[in-house]
Amino acid sequence: MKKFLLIDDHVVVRSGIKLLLEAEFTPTIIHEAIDGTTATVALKDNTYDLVMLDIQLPKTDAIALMEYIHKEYPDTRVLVFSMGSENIYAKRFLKAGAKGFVSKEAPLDDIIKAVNQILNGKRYISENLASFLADESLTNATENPFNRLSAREFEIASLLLLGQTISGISKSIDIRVSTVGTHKTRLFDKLGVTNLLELKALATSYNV
Amino acid sequence: MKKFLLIDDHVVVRSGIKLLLEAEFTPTIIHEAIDGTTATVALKDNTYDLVMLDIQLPKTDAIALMEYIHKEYPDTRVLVFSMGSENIYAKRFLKAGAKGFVSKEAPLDDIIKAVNQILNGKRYISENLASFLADESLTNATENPFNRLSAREFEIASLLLLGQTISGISKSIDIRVSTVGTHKTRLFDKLGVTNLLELKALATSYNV
DNA sequence: TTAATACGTAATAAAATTACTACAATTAAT
DNA sequence: ATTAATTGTAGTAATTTTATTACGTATTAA
Repeated sequence: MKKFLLIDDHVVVRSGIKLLLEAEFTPTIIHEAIDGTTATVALKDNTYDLVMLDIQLPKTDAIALMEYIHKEYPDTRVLVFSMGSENIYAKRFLKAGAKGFVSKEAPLDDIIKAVNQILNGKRYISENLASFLADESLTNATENPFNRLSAREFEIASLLLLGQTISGISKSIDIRVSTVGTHKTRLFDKLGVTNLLELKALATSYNV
Repeated sequence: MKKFLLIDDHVVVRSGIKLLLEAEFTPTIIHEAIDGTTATVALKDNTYDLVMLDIQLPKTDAIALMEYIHKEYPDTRVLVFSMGSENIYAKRFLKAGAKGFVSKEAPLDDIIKAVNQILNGKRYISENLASFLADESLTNATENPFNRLSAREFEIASLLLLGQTISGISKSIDIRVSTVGTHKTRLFDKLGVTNLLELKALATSYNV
């Protein structure tokens, strides 16, 4: 019999996942936790086949929790799920030991597939995310992705985060607009972001 | 027998709500819709005791949908539910005819309570929200600047905050790019922001 | 020590955004 | 009731941004 732990603060989401798992794995045991504290208590007293972890939890650093689970219970597999398509976080969760990453927006079949694949000892990464991660080798990725930026790229990134425009940056550091554009494209690529708000979110999450 | 319509694009959320309603109202009929289009089709062919509407839907202006439901089916009660504690949205939905507003983060009992109260012809507003709305109406000094935006402007602002581009918005809500540009200029003016990051910061500070 | 990347730079062309201007339909105010 | 302001819409021109391609230098890996 499979045993699951759902870590999510939304009761309706938990119910939904629960229903889904029950339909697929009856009989089954499903425990629920709403934050890091309740999750650690549950983990202490039980051994789970799969932990499903939401990336946004109240009063909890979900990545730290992921790292904790991976360190303390190396055999416990974790499937991370997110509300948005925030693939900027995915990498860090996978590095922290998650076995898969799936969006709650994904079709039902994908979620089932993810769960099954992970229970069978495999990994699960959505196609979207896979293509994003394709070129970067997960293992030797630098801790903070901003460290991968060159000096010039980092400078441009900082100015963008200050609200400066491309043309403004071009003037203020006296390089061509097209050059600023090139740096911007490259740094967006390296960081895996597609717009300014994502850059901002990523920077914030790394305290850059 | 009660008949419900769930409008939400997340399969797990729908399942969760469904489970919840079934437990409370067996026997019951529960229909599901994932966006405005599917919702309007369902509404045309059925009469529901309660519609549960998510505020964030793909390819759909949820407030406009709320207005549409209220106008076309005045007897159909709508309970709006949101992922976050997006107070600013609540007011607009209530104005558009919603009978209640509840967060998905709310305890199970609150959701049940909201559904029951609305089915009995009452309104439901969470305590949190009630107190928020209360002091907002009392003090016009601390007025939330987002309230100054028109419906269209607010919609554009929300989409921009979701990372959408001007041209993307133009396509998704089918108005000219120049029109989106005009709305953007005006809403930036009203809010006193000069770029997207400032808009984001302002929105964050007001929990929009 | 070559070969392969990465970096900083930029021109050019294509695409997207912004700044005006405008106008009819509402809505609010006096 | 009349005037004034707001709102939703858009065309056009100017400006800005992005995509593509390129190239010499620097750095790194084989």
